[in-house]
Amino acid sequence: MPSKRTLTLNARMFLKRIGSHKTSREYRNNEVIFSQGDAADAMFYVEAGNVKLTVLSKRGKKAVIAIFRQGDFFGEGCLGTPSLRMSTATAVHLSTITRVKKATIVRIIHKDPVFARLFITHLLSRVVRIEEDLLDQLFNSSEKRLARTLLLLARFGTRSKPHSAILKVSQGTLAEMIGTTRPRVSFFMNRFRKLGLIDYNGSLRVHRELLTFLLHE
Amino acid sequence: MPSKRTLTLNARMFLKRIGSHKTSREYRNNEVIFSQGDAADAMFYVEAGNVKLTVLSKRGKKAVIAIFRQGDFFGEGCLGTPSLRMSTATAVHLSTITRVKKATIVRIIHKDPVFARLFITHLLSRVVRIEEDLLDQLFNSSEKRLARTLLLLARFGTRSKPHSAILKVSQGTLAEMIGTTRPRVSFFMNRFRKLGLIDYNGSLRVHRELLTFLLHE
DNA sequence: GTGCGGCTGTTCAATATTGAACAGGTTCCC
DNA sequence: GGGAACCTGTTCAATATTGAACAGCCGCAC
Repeated sequence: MPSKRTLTLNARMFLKRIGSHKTSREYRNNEVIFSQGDAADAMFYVEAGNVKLTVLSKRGKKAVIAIFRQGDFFGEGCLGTPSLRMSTATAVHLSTITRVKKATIVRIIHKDPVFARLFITHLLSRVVRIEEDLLDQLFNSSEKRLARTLLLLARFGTRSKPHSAILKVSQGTLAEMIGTTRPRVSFFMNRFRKLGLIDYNGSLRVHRELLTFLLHE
Repeated sequence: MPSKRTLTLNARMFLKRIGSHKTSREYRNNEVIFSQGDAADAMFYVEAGNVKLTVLSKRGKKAVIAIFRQGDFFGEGCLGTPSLRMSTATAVHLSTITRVKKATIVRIIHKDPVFARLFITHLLSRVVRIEEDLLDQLFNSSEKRLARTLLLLARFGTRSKPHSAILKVSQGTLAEMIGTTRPRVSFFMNRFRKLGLIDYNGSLRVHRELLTFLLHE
């Protein structure tokens, strides 16, 4: 059942207008939804599960540039000009993904100004989010970035209950999200644990104290 | 006179549809167009000159997150939900800036599906650009980032002639664009000069060799 | 001219970050 | 059960980056 976040309110309107012009499919953990370099001819919606967007650099380094969760849209790049996927989308855990053809979206945008407005609002929120990620890189040390990433994964700063089970992400993946190395993530995770900012016995739990750590100091 | 870049083709269509619902004004060098925290109720277009978008961090660090040039739009954030400026826009050199009220844009989006589509394409290109900047931070060292920034300022990778005079930016500003310190920029600029990748006697000139440096090695 | 402010070149010690390596766990598949 | 593949904790030297500081240079206002 979708949470009550703003995005998801939009998502309902989106889906209502898309109607039956969509297909749905399950993806296993780690199954690829689309790959960097593919032709982009569809958008996607996360019905259940999670999706990560990764980019492979020329020198073989990998970066996670976004994580999408239940109620999120992704793959909007298909509406742009060259329409080649700039990143790879992979299911995290078992996930149900809805697919909407590019032509369908374009048609609705043309016929339905309310949908167009909604879509623009959605894109603006993506711009804001990516800008925040960029600023995080420009301003903060990797320790701070790790703290922020953990808080976002635990859904601090949203209206939904933050103490819920966090998405299980390996330290290696965290390193790729933050832009640092795995040993460094391991080091900071243990520091956070010793300071009582997170709990970490098998499954991860993020405490409110991590937020105050991020803001002050 | 606008260059022949794709963006500018869009810009002409934009302006045609906006028609007379706009105002125009000159800004002196370093004059502020809008400030971080202001209420956002308008979009802007660079008729002549340049604009830089800066963000001030809580700890007083400054970052340049975008530079807009003749033919570019900026300030689209006004169409989003909270409508507070997340950054400060400042004129670089004497600049002529067109202003379009938010209400005007919203009205045209609702009435003109072609405009809506154009606007979405524009936002998508912004997303792509910011994602590229983020990936640059995640993958590359500050030396590589400086090289990329210089090449972009010199308009390599566009159809317009790249050897034209580069936008004059101080090393301090470059440092804020790249996310490093000024001494570091100074150090790399001299290295590039010694390697014959740039020329640098008063005004800056970027050579094609810098591009090969960025790609290989 | 004088002085101020901005820009550049440079140094340097303190700190942060990398990347490779090794060991010990777990899970999962055959 | 064996083993492969993954995950975590940890170490360490090499390297990159910071931030403060000082000096010289220019343009410009008074």
